[in-house]
Amino acid sequence: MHLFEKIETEIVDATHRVYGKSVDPGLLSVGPTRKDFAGDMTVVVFPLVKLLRKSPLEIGNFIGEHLVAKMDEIASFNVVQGFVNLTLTKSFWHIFLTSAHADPDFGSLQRNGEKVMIEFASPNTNKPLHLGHIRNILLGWSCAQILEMAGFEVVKVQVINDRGIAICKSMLAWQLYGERITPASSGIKGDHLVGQFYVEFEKRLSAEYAEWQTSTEASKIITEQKEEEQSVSSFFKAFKNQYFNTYSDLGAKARTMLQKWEEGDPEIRQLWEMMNNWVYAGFDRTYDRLGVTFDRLYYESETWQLGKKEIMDGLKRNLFDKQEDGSIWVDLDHVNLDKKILLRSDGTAVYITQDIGTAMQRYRDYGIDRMVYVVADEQNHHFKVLFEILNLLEEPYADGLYHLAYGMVDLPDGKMKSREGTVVDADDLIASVTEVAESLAIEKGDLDNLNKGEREEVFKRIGMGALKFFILKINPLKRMTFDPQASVDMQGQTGPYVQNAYVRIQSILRKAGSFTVDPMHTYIDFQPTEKHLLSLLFMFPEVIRRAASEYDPSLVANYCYDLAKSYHRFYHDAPILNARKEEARSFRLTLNAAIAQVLSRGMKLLGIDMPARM
RNA sequence: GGCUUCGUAGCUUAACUGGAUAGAGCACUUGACUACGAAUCAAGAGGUUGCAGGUUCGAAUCCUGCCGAGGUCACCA
Repeated sequence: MHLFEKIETEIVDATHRVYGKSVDPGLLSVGPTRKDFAGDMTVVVFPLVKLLRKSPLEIGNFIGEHLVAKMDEIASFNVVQGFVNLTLTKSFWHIFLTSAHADPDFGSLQRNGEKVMIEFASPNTNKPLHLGHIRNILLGWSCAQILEMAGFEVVKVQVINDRGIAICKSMLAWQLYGERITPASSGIKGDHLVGQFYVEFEKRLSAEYAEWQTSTEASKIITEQKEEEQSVSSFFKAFKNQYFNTYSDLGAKARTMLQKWEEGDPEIRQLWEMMNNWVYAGFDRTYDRLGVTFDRLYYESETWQLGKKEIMDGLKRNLFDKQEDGSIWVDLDHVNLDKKILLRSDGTAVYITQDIGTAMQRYRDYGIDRMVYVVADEQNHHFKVLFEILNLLEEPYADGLYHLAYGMVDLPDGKMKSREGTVVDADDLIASVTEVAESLAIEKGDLDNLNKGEREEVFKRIGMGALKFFILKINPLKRMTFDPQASVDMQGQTGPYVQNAYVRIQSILRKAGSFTVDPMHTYIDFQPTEKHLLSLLFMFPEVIRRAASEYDPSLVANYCYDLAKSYHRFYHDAPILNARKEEARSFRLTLNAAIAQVLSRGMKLLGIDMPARM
């Protein structure tokens, strides 16, 4: 931040000139002053104590005196226990507020010429989106907006896992039990319909497995393979995968289908395309409700061959090893990672094969400097390996790879498990938050002047505001507990609380009509709440910078909350429209407008739209 | 078991990356709508930052060891 840097260089200069010591600017810490102390900016002097061999008080006075003399922006200072609190001049704040108010891009950082691609969502096409995807999508979307505002050129993409055994399970179940049902004939949203067949498959498979467990073949395997201390039921639980691959009739059919798919069997391909298109139509509706779009979609079915080819090239360059059975491996021992398989012995692709291909394809398409993957932290290991492989292949963007790992979402009563039916469906969740918003808005809202369509837009903004804020206010790294009750809360630290501050301002600005900014320059009697608001506004660009460098929307969410909270208090304490003096009214209205703008832009970064009334 | 992430008020969480008296929200108790919107504000109560050491002017944050909870170590995705 400009002012902070200026303060730092002044201190470095002064200590060099007076004491002949050179100070590493990184050592200095400059930041906003804590609420309960007098001042606007604070410098911590402790880091200089050892270097200069003076008492904290002496150094504090030295810095304070020097800065007051050298910098027009600084009016006075005080020293408390090794902290120099600087008070900025009124005119500094007037100039700042005037420019922030006039600049519609306030908070945006300079274009930096870097191009960053961000991947999020990455669903499988065999079932509808759920709460986990929602966190992923909101994080990805928000980071994209933040990076854009921080000066990057951003490309939003997703990779769709549209092939593989999972979608074959749904396809097979539809073929066997579906009776040619379609989204059109049933009125069921496409992704949900396909999901139903995935569940149907798992159900039938479980039944088949249960029956097989009573067969003579099964009892033979039990006697051969079961450990003595192991119970029969836990043995069968662990054996299920192997059963699917070796003994299951349904499993055999699904695998045959996958094989046919890879061979390009026209009938299977047609079925695959039809069902995937149902899913895409369903996903699109969900994305639309969430308010997200993508610049480009990548499909696994289109990049896995490229991955295979690149691996074969790497093999020629002796970067990888081929085993006797034909499988190809990479050895990452030198960076403390294991050996990792890249191609199966039969030459078919594994998951990482496709990721390698996708990465290369993307670079060919966009020539990106950075690539961010928004993927749950259960895949930390996978991405370490992937990045190391791309590094080994000397890809030009290898240094710019970043895995934005977010913690998985738990429910109050534990993990989400699709098998136990405890997943929270994305569409259901969206519908329910909107409903709650609607009933609350009807009860306490002020919507008489709006028509039906406008009202519905308001309900949607409030409901989604609550949901998005609830999810994004938490640090992405952290595992989060999603309490459905709390997520539709609209009081306290919530999206609607922030929206409400904005709505109050809009109401005031409507009533104020046009006003002039000029008289505010003679207003010098800042109230503490006003000063605090100015200081918060001043920090906005810094929040953007930090949020971008840490890929952390929660910083923006918490900032918006702090600003809204501070505003609500100010609103309560000070008359705005009816301020006694003209200069106070002018100042406060300008402050209001600037706050509304920052709140709106900040929330927009979270994908949250502001209602004008609520 | 190896590697790894995380333990902050009853619950959900913040702490400017080592800085001032650990800050909010929910829930609980109490007050404030004839001033611009009460989805608001104010006040109260709630903490040995998992435990024990260490590093230093200063530790929720860094190092070590325990305790507890996740994740991961597939020719799955």
